[in-house]
Amino acid sequence: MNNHDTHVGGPDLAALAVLLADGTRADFCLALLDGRAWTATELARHAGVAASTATGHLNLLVSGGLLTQERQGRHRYVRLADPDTAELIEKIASMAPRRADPPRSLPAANRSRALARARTCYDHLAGALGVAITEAMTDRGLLDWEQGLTLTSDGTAWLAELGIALPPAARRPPVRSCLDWTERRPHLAGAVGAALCRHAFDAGWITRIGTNRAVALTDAGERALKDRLGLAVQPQTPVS
Amino acid sequence: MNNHDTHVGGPDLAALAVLLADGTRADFCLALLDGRAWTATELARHAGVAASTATGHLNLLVSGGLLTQERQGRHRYVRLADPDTAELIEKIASMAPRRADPPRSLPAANRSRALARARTCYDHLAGALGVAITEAMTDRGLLDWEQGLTLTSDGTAWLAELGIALPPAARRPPVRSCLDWTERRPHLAGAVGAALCRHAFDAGWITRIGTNRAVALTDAGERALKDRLGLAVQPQTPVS
DNA sequence: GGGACGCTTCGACGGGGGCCGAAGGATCGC
DNA sequence: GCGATCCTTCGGCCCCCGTCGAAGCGTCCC
Repeated sequence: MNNHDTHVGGPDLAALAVLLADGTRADFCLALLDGRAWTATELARHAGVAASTATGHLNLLVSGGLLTQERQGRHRYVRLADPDTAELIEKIASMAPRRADPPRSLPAANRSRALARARTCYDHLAGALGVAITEAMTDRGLLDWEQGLTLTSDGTAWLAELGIALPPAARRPPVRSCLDWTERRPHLAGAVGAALCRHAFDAGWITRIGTNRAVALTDAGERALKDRLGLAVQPQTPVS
Repeated sequence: MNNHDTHVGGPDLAALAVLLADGTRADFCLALLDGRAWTATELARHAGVAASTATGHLNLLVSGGLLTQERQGRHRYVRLADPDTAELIEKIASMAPRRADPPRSLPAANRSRALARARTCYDHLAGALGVAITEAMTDRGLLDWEQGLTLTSDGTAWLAELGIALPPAARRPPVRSCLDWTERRPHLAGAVGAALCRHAFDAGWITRIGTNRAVALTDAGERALKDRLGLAVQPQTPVS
């Protein structure tokens, strides 16, 4: 065993890291980054392990505080515990090495391309679309990167036009930058990023593709982005 | 083994987390958060493991990109690879559960109290002193927490008075908040936090206690904080 | 009620990884 | 040169942990 000669009450780094140090549990967390609740079976199939194995992992993650669960009948729904946890996973993911995975199957490759185009990252938009929106907002002076990332007064007004009120100052920063792992450029996260993403769903700008994190830009979304941000992007037909 | 059904080239979360998922390696990283280079033997003694064990861990951490090393004669110096890595470790540490360690020895407890008063956290100031400075800067309008943490124009001027120039906008944010694990309140990090800490050492406001992360406020430092920030704190005699 | 489904518990298996001490190479100081 | 110091390699030990399938329990639906 280990002889931990650390300060009294110091943070137990390893206890938290162990939870993410297993490939299957990491897969779970990455999947849950879409911000939705998954059932145990869905996660098991996603990661390619037996249901009993998934149960064990979920017990660890829940008791470790990374996940919260909700029982509904015979289903066990789990989701990331809070935005802080999502940020933690995003941060680690952004610094982790890339997986050298052989392309598996055609549908997997397709889904992967869809993911690269547009997806949710916990509760905000990512992928090429997320990055494009973030850069368009920057070009229009809605975001300021001079000194960390901040929302300008123009940005606040722009959000208000959309009917998005700036959430009251909470522990969570209103705007935050999140490094995109396909684009390698930052996209908008934080409370505003989440609100914007929610609005995009509500207003029908984007729709989910299948049950995963990938989303498709609708015609309405394409028009809205052109009108609101002068952003020209191709809508995607939400097949596959 | 594991059947990872993830997207091609996705982040290998587990590969990074594994590095921090061992108590000894976590101890190393926490110790290296003081921003200085440690020798392999120092770290081994700090964590209470054999030198050969430390060698193995350091090999993993270095090849994993978390640490960089430098050989000088028979010494192997290691330090955290970059500020990004330090932020990663800070982030995990801030969310990790506290260690329920029985207080070991009197000197350890003393050092622990000294650590709680004032210490370095990677390259900036932490502990009660770090938090007090951060809050005094906020009170004086040098920092703004309204919308994330930002440096005000008054803050820029105040730094200039000290001879600290705002570093050019780089990937690293100028100001960042870092949750203090003893105070449970945020202190100033980021490039400005680092510059301020460096200035505090250079100007003789603070000195190291022993070889660890703890620092002591000098008489000169006490006067400077009173003059510059109207902050009343007790200097500490750097014994122990 | 009966069957399908989702989840959990249990036992068994296998492998990986952390630990140490001994021995040896490299470097420094005298 | 000679001992002391720092580090590394190697072998051996042992425990932990991830995996599965079988069996069982609860829930849902027909």
